[in-house]
Amino acid sequence: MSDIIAELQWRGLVHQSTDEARLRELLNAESRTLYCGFDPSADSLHVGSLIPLLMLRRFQRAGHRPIALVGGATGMIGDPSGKSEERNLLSEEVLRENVAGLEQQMRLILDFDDAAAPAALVNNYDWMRGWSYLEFLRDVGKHFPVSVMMAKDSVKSRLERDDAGISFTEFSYMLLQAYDFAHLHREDGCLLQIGASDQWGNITAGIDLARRMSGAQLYGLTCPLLTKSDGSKMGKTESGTVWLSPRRTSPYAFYQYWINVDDADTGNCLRMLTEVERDEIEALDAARAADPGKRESQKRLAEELTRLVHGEDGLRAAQRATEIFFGAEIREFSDAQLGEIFADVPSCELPRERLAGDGLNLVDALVEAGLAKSKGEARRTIGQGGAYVNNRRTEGVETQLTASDLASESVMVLRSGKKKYALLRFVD
RNA sequence: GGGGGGUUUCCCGAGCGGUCAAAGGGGUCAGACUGUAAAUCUGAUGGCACAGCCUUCACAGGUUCGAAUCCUGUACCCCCCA
Repeated sequence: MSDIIAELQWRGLVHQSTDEARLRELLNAESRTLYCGFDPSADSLHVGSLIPLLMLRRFQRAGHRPIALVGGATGMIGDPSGKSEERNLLSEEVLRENVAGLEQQMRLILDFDDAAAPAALVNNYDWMRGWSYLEFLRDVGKHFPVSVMMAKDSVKSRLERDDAGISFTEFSYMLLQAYDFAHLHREDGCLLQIGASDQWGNITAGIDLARRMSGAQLYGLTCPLLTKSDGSKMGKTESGTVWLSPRRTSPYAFYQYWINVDDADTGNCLRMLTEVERDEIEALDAARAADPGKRESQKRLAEELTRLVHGEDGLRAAQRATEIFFGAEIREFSDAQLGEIFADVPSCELPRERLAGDGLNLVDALVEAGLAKSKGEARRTIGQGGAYVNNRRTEGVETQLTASDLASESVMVLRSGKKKYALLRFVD
């Protein structure tokens, strides 16, 4: 067994741990089972869930058996940790769809067919739905001193706020998650729960419960929340969360997100989010210090993560789109290719007749495409050299666009400024 | 209840009865530079059929050849006194 704890430590992935020395011994002695819970409040995971999910993968690679738990039951209640407000409850149906979405993504990261230590996916709804309220109170609730529950940060911070408070439902959340751990220990011999640092309270609650119910000694390990050097959360852009699902965040946008990571954050990201070896990461650190402009680290980071989440094809598509977005003239593409590359770009449809005769005036085209709010603005943009047709700078307010300006069968690519694109589709 | 001050273009804010589409700053947008960065520099920034025309300065009226600027009323905001 390789020393997984040492590996996690140098990567900066250990935030808190219960009895680390003992845990290390146990993990190094033989293959163990561990789990991490994921919240099904959306049908896709986002960048923030990537660290814990990759942690499971790291454990699996070190020979341990990971269980990914989706909180079908706990998702119905809402985890108060890290939330400042009471959560809106999700319907069972939405929850079911979300769980299915998460499952798909977990299959990308974890190996469910490994011969020695296959990953498993469980849904706590499966064992939670059978409980009656009375039974649960008697068998589980009995082990929770309210004074301890009140002392948890997640609860305390909510009670201290004048404008929030906490419902009994969310207050009870901890019992459910604690029970998960006890349950997985009994059924699967699960020994360790991992999670982000905001899960510490829930994890220790589980450890306490298992000890009280069966005298078992379980372990917990948390990783830091991924934040940028300025303290803000990783994985957010102006346009919103960076998701793993290609339907929500295209491979191109995903790739670009990592390409644009700040120099100061790149080292951490490489350590915490990739499986690049220590030597290479340190070489990249040195290269970055010497010539930050080359951005080798960012490229490596984007490549690793895009390949992991979107596969080899997704990576290639993202890289090709990148070339186009920042590079050469667009000529002789097919509608399908352009559609793929410009998946995130707004488009609008115009009748094909607009290209006939004198054609379509560039000023009007920019307005139609939404790249200018008024014709005046369009003229200004053109006059200042900020208008591009198929990535070729086009000057002259009088320019008329005709069928010969199409980049593919029916699409014309307009651009204003450095990277604001819009497509015009000419339909019959 | 009494007295005073305010309401300007995306935001802050200057505006003499004509030369005001309205200073200045911020933001935004383009350009140069650059690392698809930061900083910096340059230009632009109500609309249009663009040497012209149209619509803006809380709202409605009025005075005037002419009003963002003066008067009256209305609404909202702020301050002081009770």
